[in-house]
Formats: sequence, C-alpha cells, structure tokens
Amino acid sequence: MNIGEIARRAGVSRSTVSYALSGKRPVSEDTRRKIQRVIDELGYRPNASARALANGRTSTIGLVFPPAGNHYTGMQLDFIGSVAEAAAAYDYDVLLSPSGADSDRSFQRLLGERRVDGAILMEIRLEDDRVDHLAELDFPSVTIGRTARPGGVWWVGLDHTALVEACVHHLADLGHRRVAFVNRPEQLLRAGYESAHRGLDGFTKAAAERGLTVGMYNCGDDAASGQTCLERILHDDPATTALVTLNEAALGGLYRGLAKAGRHVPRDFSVTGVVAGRWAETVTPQLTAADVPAEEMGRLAVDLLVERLDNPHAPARHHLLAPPISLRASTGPVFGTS
Amino acid sequence: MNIGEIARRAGVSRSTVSYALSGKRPVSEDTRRKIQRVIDELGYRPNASARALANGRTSTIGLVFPPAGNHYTGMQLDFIGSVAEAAAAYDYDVLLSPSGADSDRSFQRLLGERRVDGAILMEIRLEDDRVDHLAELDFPSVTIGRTARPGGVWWVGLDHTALVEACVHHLADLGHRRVAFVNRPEQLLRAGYESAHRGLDGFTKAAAERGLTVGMYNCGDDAASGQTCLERILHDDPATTALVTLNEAALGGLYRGLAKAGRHVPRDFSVTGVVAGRWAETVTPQLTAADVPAEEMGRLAVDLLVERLDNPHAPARHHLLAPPISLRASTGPVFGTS
DNA sequence: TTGAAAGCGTTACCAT
DNA sequence: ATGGTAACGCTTTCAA
Repeated sequence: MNIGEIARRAGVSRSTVSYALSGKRPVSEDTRRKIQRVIDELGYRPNASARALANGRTSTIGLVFPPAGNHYTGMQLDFIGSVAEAAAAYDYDVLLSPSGADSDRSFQRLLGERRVDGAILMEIRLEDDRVDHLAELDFPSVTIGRTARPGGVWWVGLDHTALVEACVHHLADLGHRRVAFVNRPEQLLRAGYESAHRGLDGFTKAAAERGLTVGMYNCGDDAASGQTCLERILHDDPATTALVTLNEAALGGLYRGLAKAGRHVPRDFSVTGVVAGRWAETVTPQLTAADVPAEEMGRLAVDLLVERLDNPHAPARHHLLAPPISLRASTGPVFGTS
Repeated sequence: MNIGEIARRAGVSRSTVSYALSGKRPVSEDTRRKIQRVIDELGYRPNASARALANGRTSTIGLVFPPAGNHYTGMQLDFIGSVAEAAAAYDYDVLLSPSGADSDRSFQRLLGERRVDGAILMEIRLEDDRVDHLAELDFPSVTIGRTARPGGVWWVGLDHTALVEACVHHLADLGHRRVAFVNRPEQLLRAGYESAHRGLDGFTKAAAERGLTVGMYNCGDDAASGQTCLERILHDDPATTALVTLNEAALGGLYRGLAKAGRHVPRDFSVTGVVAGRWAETVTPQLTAADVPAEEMGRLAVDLLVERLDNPHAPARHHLLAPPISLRASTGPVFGTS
C-alpha cells in the first residue's frame, strides 16, 4: 500500500496526502480528517527509501566505531546506547558502522551510498583519516573526541590531559612519590588514539611538575592484561604506591594483581584514573576517578549533529568536558604519611 | 553524480552500467573496463535509497534492543558489537532501534517505513508483542532469546533453565544447603523477561531436587543494588553459604557486600551464575560461571537472518546453546565440609 | 551484447 | 485549498 492508494480512498490527490502528512502546505481541516482516517484504517506509513530519494534526507545518522573484535569497553557501550536513545528522541535512526579507517567498506558505504544524513565518530585518533575525509567532503559529522587540530570540525570531547593531571595531583597531594601510569594498549597508542596520547601528556606534565618518579605502561583491554601489567609495575619498582589508569577494561585485573601482591587498596596502594562512573562503582573498593560522562557526551554529540543538519552553514561548535574527580574509596595517603 | 553521468561518460546506456555493476547480465569485457574506469575516476557509488526503492531491498538489518536509560549490561554490548561485525561481513548495515515494545516509534518506523530487510530482536519476553507482530507480518526476523511458544519463529537462545540447574547442582555437589538466587530486577521479571523466568524455573526445580533451603531475590542492574541485595540475603538467612546469579551488572556489588560482611569467597561463600565470560573474569576471585557466548550468539543470529532473507520459504531454524560451566575461582566446598 | 523506457513511492514545483 | 506532474537515481523488462 502506498500514498496513491491512500489518495484514491480519500478521494484526493497524492500531493494532498503528502502535504497533509508533512504540514508543509495548509490542508483544510475536513480533508485532513478524511485522509487521517484512511491512514489509520490501513496503517499506512510512507516508504523511507522513496522519501529519502525524493527529498534527499534519510532521517538516519551513522555511528562509526572501531571494530574491536571482542574487546569493547563499557564506555563504548554507554556511547552507543546514549546516541541511539538521543537520536530516537529526534526521530532519527542510527546506523552502525564498525569502521576504524577511512577505507573500511562499511564506512565507504555510509558516505558513498548516502545512507545517512550525518555521522558521529567514536574513538578518534589524533590524526584521523576518517575525520579528514569527512571534513574534506563537508559531510555533516560530529566526533566524540578531538583530533590534533580540531579547527572547523564539530566535536564533543573530554579534556584527558587535565583529567589525568588532576589524578596525578590528587595522588601527589596524598604524598605519593612513585606513581605508575596504565595506558590503553600500545597498538592504540601507536595508532594515535586521542585519549591515550593526551592522557599520557597530562601524566608526564603533572608528574614532572610534582617531581614524581614514574613508570609508564601500556596494557591490553582486558582483565588478564591488567593483572600482568600490575605485576610488571611492582616488579619494575616495588616501591610504587599508586597508579592512574585510562584503561577501564583492565581495572578488574589491576585490582586482582594488587590483591595477589598483598597490597591493600587504599591502605598501601592507591588507584585512580578516568573511567565511566558505573564501572568505577563495580570494583571494590570503589574507584576514585574522573567519571567519563558517556551518556551526556552521546547526547551532546547528537544535539550538535542535529543542529548542524538543521543549519548547514552554522560555524563549528564543540563541547570540551572536564568532569571533576569523584572521591570514592580507592585512594588514600601513602603508607607512613599523615 | 549518478548512474546517468557514468553512462554518458562511458558512452553507454544506464542499464549497461547497472548490469556491469550487478553482473546480472553479461557485459563485454571491453565496455566493462570502460565503465569501471569512469567509476573509479569519479568515485561513483550507487545511491542506496534509489537502489532500495527500485529493487525493494535495503541491505540493512534492524537491531531491536530495549531502551535501558543508562542500565545496559555488558552482555548487551557484546551482542550489539558482534551483530554489527557479523552483519558487516555480509555487507549488511545495522540499524539500531531502541524499542522495548511493539508500540515504540522507532520500532514502528523500522517496519512500517520498510527501513530494513529483516530484524534481530534482543531481550525477549516470554510473551512478546514485538515477536508476535513480526510473526504475524511474516517479517524476516531472528530473536536472541525465545518466547514461551517459539514454534515457527527463528531464534538463537540460551538454555537458561539448564544453565541455572547446572549451577545449583554444582553448589549442591560442593555441599551447600542454603543457597540464594539473585535474579534480574523485579520489573523485568514481571515484564516476562525470558532469562529471568527460565532461570528462576531452573533454580526452583534443581533446588527442590536437591532439597536445598533457598531464598529468591530480584536485584537492580547495578553495583549498588547488588550490595544491598547481598545484605538482605545475609539478613534473611545468615547461614546462606552460596548464591547463583543471572545479574551480571550486580556482580561487583554482590562481591562487595560479601567482603563487607566479612565473608571470604570462596572459603566461606560460593558465588556462581550465568554471565558473559569477560565479565566473569573482571571480578576477584574470578567467577565460576556458565559463560554466555554473546559473540557467538550475535553471529549466529546474523547467519540465521541472512539465510532467511536469502531463502524466504525456508522452515524456521534455531540454535539452543548450553555452554558448560567454566570452573574458575569463586566456588568451593562449604565451610566445615571437604 | 546493448539500449529504451517503465516503474519503485515519495516530494515539491507549477498550475488552477 | 487542491491537483497534476516532473523529478529523485536506480533496476529490470522488453526490444533489437
């Protein structure tokens, strides 16, 4: 059943049905009711493909995230969920594209075949060919995270540098002098992942300012790697009394390593970092951390994208978030101090 | 740029370009090369909407999951990721629909506007109006989970009953006599969630068989609820020595509650349940559990759906999985026994 | 082996 | 306030 059928049964033209539906042209109250009745009766809904073809808008936004095999983090989940729900509130659908690079087939389909009106990109790299490509095409998009030179692109991001600095200062204030940094996997660092780089910058800078002795580690995105990583930390410098981590997925393993090594948190070892709030709360003791406001970020990204779609010539906007550290139970004064 | 432009530049007709692309009709090697060169030169890709309108296929599958606010579980993440990746392998895109009920706008859009060729549904209820509606329309779909009467529908599911029974027997074999069951939130049980119901059935049955003294609890999908729930368990029956849980998100809280109550796992309290493997491994001690093979299930669901799309009259198929219990470190003989 | 043209189901412009 | 009709960009039947 199509718009023609509705028109026939309502005794009007197809254009009138179209206008009755879109409201883009006044329709008499009378015919509008007639049309509505037929529509309700038949449960008619306009075909999305035909509509997209005719008016050039798909009412769909693409969500581009890296294909992670089975190594998704909780944060990614939160982004995906919040983007989908925020988009639904605007009556946009979300098309998933597991693409880490400009060349991925799914990414190419998204753009080339005009499947979406705009896109939201996750897991941004400092130099990101996907972002460059999109900018070049002037394709409406918003990134969750920002590249090295984010001028002209729309984004919502986290100030990882400041966040990690705050973590380091928090530890230094508690008297810690030997602190380890647990970063995302080396492969992601090398690929130029924003959070890994900026986090590392913040750590390096703050540690230097406070004159700390440090160790820097890359750690796989899973519990087993976390445990191994912690063993290396204590092996490299048994006098380490604290760590800051960006690696949410490794957190459980980090804790386990600590327990195995007989270090009690927070009595003789402090742990902090930047992690989505609900994951910070699953570990015991609960993690003192800068909570990644994943839900808010997803929502903001959608808001921004919708704004950009509605107003193609608006100047680039962005949101840089720097949530405060939530004091929970995983940090304390260094043993022997205070 | 469109197919007409390509045709013009290649000096052929539009249909020839179309056939050169689809291969549905022989095209001379010569013209095919001419066409391909123009296509490469201009980076042409056929418009998805136009193509969908003309041939009735969108090359998109819908993934329907309940809008959870911010209470997604890790398992849901794993499903979404694995479905997206499996679909990409077939060159299908995945459209997200946060819909818990037949009446959700997003769900209605999906079907009514013909945005997708088929759908995969998550978080199935025993009586599920979404599934009924889809079956009624004979709309190609596969459910992850099965309804009370899954005859005629395509699904991939977990044998929650058997899984939970296995957990109970495992505990009973270890000598536990007083065992608690930590289910999903009451609201989900009342809504008829499959896992909550079948899991409960399995628990009840096995506990009766082994003559266990039991407590049954519904628990919110977060760490705080898990902790509260555990307090209630020990308050209701301090002699409880073990629990089995379906509630992945509460796991961290359950462990914390145990620690707070001074119960050491597994020395004086055993914990088991059914949980995605990687979450079972983040807690310490690692959880002995029936690992939900989320990745495999997502992949199987896509395989099934693609098969159904390719062959509309194939009889309904399904996969019922019952992974074995992975022995890790959270269960042991009841205190005083050996 | 190729071309012409009729759809596919909308929208939106041009009339009236 | 409404109707007719030409797009939108592709696929596919019919002809040659």
